[in-house]
Amino acid sequence: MPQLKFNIRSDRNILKREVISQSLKKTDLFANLPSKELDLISSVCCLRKLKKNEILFLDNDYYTGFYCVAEGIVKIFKTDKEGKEKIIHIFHSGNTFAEVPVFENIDKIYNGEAKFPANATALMNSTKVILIPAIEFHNIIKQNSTICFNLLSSLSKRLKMLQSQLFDIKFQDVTKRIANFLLSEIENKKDIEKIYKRDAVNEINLDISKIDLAAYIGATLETLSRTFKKLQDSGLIQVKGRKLTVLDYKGLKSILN
Amino acid sequence: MPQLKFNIRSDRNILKREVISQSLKKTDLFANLPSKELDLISSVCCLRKLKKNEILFLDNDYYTGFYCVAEGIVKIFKTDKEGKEKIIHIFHSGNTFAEVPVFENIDKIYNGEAKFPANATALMNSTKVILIPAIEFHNIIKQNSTICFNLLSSLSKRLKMLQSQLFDIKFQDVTKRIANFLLSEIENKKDIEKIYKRDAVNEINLDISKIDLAAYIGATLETLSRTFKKLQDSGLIQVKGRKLTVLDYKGLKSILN
DNA sequence: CGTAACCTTGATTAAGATCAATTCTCGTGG
DNA sequence: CCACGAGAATTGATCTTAATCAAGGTTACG
Repeated sequence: MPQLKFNIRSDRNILKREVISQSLKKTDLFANLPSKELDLISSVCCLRKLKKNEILFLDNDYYTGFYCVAEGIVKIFKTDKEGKEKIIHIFHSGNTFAEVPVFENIDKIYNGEAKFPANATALMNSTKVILIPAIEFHNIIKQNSTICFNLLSSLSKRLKMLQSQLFDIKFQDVTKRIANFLLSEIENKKDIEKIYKRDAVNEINLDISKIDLAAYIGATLETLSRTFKKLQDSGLIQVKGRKLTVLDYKGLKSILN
Repeated sequence: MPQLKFNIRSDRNILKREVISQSLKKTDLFANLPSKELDLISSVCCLRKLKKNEILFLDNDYYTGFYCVAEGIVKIFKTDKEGKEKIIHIFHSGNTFAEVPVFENIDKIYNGEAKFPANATALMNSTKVILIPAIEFHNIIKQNSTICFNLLSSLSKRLKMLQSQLFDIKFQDVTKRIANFLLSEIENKKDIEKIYKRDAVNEINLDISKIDLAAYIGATLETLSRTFKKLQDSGLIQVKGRKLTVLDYKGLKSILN
């Protein structure tokens, strides 16, 4: 009964595509995109499931397109000549990453010369990512100014974020960077109103290890640990494993300047 | 003779607009833009001349639009609570800056709520900048996908640059950052083929003070000075005032790893 | 030719990295 | 359900890099 088999596959594809378009809708890039365009894009995407520490792509792999995290966490990193890992970024569900090459050198992509600039692995089991193939995507946005505009706005936000990160790392010490991290996590929570998740607004549940957090903040694990202790001793926060509680929001804010 | 006077003004405007469109053409953003669109944009721009250290805008000034450096150098910086200057970026002729707000929060601009995020002053006498007013610009690009695409590619390049800067400052020491700076200056020169300017390809003529260079690299003046000395002593470069000569390109490159 | 800005060099200090030794935690298999 | 082993985290001691402080020297320009 090949007919039946075909139907099952087809259903599965429809389901998959539904997952894809639902996930894409949650990104900056594709939010408020008419569903017609969203479907069009979803139709060319692939979903991939990753185990913890599974490699998504490696530095110098041929670039095929960019990704969206549908579920879980993805870490972008390089390794230096001693094999030490340098974390560049950590992406959560709803983030897109590796978009830059699409706009930067589309010719190279057409010629199959573009490479990924870093490594990517999953930080959690059953991390799901969506591949948005560069060339197909490019063809779609060529004719669609809404997407272009969204892209511009999304890239601008990323640009702004990077600029402030650069400023922080250049001019703020580790304590300030950590305070900043904590405060913006809390702010984020207020925004997204994760309150339904039953954890208080002043609580942060780290979904990454402290090693990764340290690398993300631009410090070593030891320094992070010591700084947490210092902040805890002065009554500003409480650290219990991966649960961080901000006890004194204003006090924490005041150390930023 | 009001008629004559009017003609003079008009001629001056045409001249001005010519300067503007010539300058815009040299930017990433507006390169390879059909002259029709270029003229359209030029028609809404203003040219402004600045003396050395003259302020272009200040942190928290109302945002009106973004700028293009037509001539000279512009410094973007913040000041901390002790009044110390933190240089964020230095822009040369052909660079555009402060574009982010245009795409990021156009509504705020319409409502007159957007602010500049930092200060900007000229670093040279007779620095010329072109203001591209946000709202007019926005109206023009809404209908023009070529410009959108250029913008995307230009922002992507900026994004990539920032990412690599962030990586450098996080993971490379001052010596490596300086080596990197020297090497990419040389590379730039090779690209733009400034050879007609009669200075050898391995020479870099700093157009900014070493204080500003230090800040740009993310170090202090003293450290910069010492590092230059170290590199000079090991025969890799020669420093004579603001003239830097790379004596051993490969050797310099090898210290990057 | 004198003054201010620019740059260099030296001495000291501080932040954070590195190295090293434990302790804690949690998942897995017996 | 316990034990054990690995990875995660803490804590301490030491070292390195680059900032800070301080004092001269150089250059450029009115």
